[in-house]
Amino acid sequence: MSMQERKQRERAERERLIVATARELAEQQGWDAVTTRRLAEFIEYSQPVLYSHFRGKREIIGAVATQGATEMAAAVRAATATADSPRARVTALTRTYLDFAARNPAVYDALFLLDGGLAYAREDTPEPLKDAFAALLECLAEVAGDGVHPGLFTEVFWACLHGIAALTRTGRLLPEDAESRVELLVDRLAVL
Amino acid sequence: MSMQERKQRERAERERLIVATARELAEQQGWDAVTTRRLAEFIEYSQPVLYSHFRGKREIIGAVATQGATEMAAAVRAATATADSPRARVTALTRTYLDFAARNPAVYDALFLLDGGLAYAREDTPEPLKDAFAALLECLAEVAGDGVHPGLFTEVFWACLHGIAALTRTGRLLPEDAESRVELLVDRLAVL
DNA sequence: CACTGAACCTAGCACCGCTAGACAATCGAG
DNA sequence: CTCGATTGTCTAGCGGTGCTAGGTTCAGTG
Repeated sequence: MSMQERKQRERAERERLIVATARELAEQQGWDAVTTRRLAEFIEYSQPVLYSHFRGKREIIGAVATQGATEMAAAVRAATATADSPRARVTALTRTYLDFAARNPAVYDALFLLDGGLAYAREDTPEPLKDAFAALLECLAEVAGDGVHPGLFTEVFWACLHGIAALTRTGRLLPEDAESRVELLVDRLAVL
Repeated sequence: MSMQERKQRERAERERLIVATARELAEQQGWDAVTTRRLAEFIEYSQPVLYSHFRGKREIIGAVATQGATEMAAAVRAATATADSPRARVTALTRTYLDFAARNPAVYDALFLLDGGLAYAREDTPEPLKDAFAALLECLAEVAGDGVHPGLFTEVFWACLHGIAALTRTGRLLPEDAESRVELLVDRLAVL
């Protein structure tokens, strides 16, 4: 049954195309510009085809988000692996996180600002999201300090990173002092 | 010219009504439910009347945001005024901020998540927003630590608070460990 | 060849933010 | 007091949104 296999392959390929197109469009013109009509036009299919792959726009955002989570986890692990002191690792993690948010604003929005219909901090949380949190935890556990639960510390550190990323992204913090903020955050939060 | 004065009064009153209604509706059913049609129906005028007060929906969100900023500044000042040690003041500030975000989610969204068309961190930033930041700064300056610019420290502290508030609000952090996070944040960030 | 089921599209629903243009009420000038 | 101008408000409608019902086309099977 090679025929059916080919069809399945093509279907999977088209699904990747949808997600990639949505991401690219969002990155270039913002999520507001990602409408089902435009998306359909870009992939050269009619609108309802999208709904044979995803329940709705929300799920498309969710797909971009999970893809982004995988990339972010990889980026964080790569950055922390090459650093050779706890302090260097935490600094690398911080810079990498904020850099990822700045370079992929649409993906970051899909992950942490928009509603992609994903469950967070639960058992049924998608694996890539859990893994992204795990990547942070692996690095941050060693600087949590005595008697502080590593998970709690990671949550707080992550929240701080997110706050800086989110406020910077929406123009509420100026990008100029970014480096000073990183230093201050690492100095104070991490127990070295 | 009492006639014109009365008209102006009524007009101002209607504007307050619009903002209050938008806020209430957003608080009860979320900002998505705040449509110009519904808003118009609630205030018992036709849709275009809204546009004689505000340029568009964005400006209405902005009006709710500035109102919220004023309230938040007052809440923070009230909470920090009654505390009698730097540590108690910072803890009170933190709790008050997160409490405000939790109790007024729609207002918090208008302030820090949605686009209300307001300028932030600039000269032409509306006074209430500047004042809210000032309220934070007044309390946080004394715990910034030597050689750390109070403004920078306040920005970072605020970003951390926002991160926690935002992630909690969107279900990405569980509300259970809220108190532990407050303790950890104050312990680490503030120099006491 | 006739039939079935899947794939896909056209057309349309109800809603959105926003605005043009009609209409009534009020005002100031002659 | 009358009459044009101004003001305030409305109805109706534009172009867009996410999403879906229902029809058409076409490949695979008995």
